[in-house]
Amino acid sequence: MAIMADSPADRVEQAVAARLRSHDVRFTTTRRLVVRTLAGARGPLAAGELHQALPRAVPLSSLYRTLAVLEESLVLAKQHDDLGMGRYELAEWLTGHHHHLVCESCGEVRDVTVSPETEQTITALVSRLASRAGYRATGHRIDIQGTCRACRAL
Amino acid sequence: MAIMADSPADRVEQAVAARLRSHDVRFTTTRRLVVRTLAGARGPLAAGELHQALPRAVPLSSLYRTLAVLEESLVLAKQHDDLGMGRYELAEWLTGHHHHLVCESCGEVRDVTVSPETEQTITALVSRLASRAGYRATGHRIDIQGTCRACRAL
DNA sequence: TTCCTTGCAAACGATTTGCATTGGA
DNA sequence: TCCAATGCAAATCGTTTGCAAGGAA
Repeated sequence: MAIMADSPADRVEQAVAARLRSHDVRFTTTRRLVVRTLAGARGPLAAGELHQALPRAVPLSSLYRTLAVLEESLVLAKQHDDLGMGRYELAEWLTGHHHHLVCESCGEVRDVTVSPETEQTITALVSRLASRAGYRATGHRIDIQGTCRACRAL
Repeated sequence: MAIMADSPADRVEQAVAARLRSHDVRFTTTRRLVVRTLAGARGPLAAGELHQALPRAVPLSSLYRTLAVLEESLVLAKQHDDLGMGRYELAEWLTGHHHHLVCESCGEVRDVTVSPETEQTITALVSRLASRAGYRATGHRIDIQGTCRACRAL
């Protein structure tokens, strides 16, 4: 039997495993399931959504603890959506830099990537704006509000 | 005594008064104080900050109700910061379109405006990205993360 | 054994709401 | 007068934490 090529999800999982190992944090079953689920998602998930999406039941308190551990290990990044709910996604060193598309009708949040050239333009703009106000820019976040196709079809 | 020229804050207050009138919503003292305070702020304020900043004590529950009324009347816009706390600011039809600078050290959020030309470039980019994913863009939000001068001096 | 991780239940903090009271057009 | 606005206290909801039990090294 031939050796299988790594799927992107596999590569993510291996990278996470390495990172956790080097931080002396165990890669338990629940943690692995969370990483896998987020790797398969199209955008950041709220704790409740993740709770639904997991292949096996995990109490919310445990899930939150898992998320906290993975966030501290910089495996996950946490944001808050327009309703103030925490949303979790794989950190950008695992997925690449990207932005979010938010459907104002159903609340879905979806990843979008920008070409490196455009991203560079944005970064330059952002740095300029920041320094003009006495800030040193370290990053940026762009949320595009809109309506998804499904909601428009309703 | 000569008639005083309207200050920007006055103009905002008059515009708000007109809007509330046409929506049959009273412009009470507390509501006026909230609008004035937000008009004088450098960025969106959390309910707690607003509570501190108001010239006279207003119970938090009343403050939240005031904020809800003003938000429904589209006088205020509400966002959530990185910690998930609600932050309120005057709606963009009163202040103009702008973005936010967020100090990752002290949490301060400050308004920044972008030149119309740049803003137009951003809008075009955003529309393109959205439609590529089947979305129709209706707006965008840019948060610039960084460190403010005060925090850098520490 | 010795930590780390789990699950349940209780605690939390921001925000919201029920209800009786107050106040302005 | 009379409905809207207020203040207080209690309820909500997402999230966090204390503590005892279970698991892996």
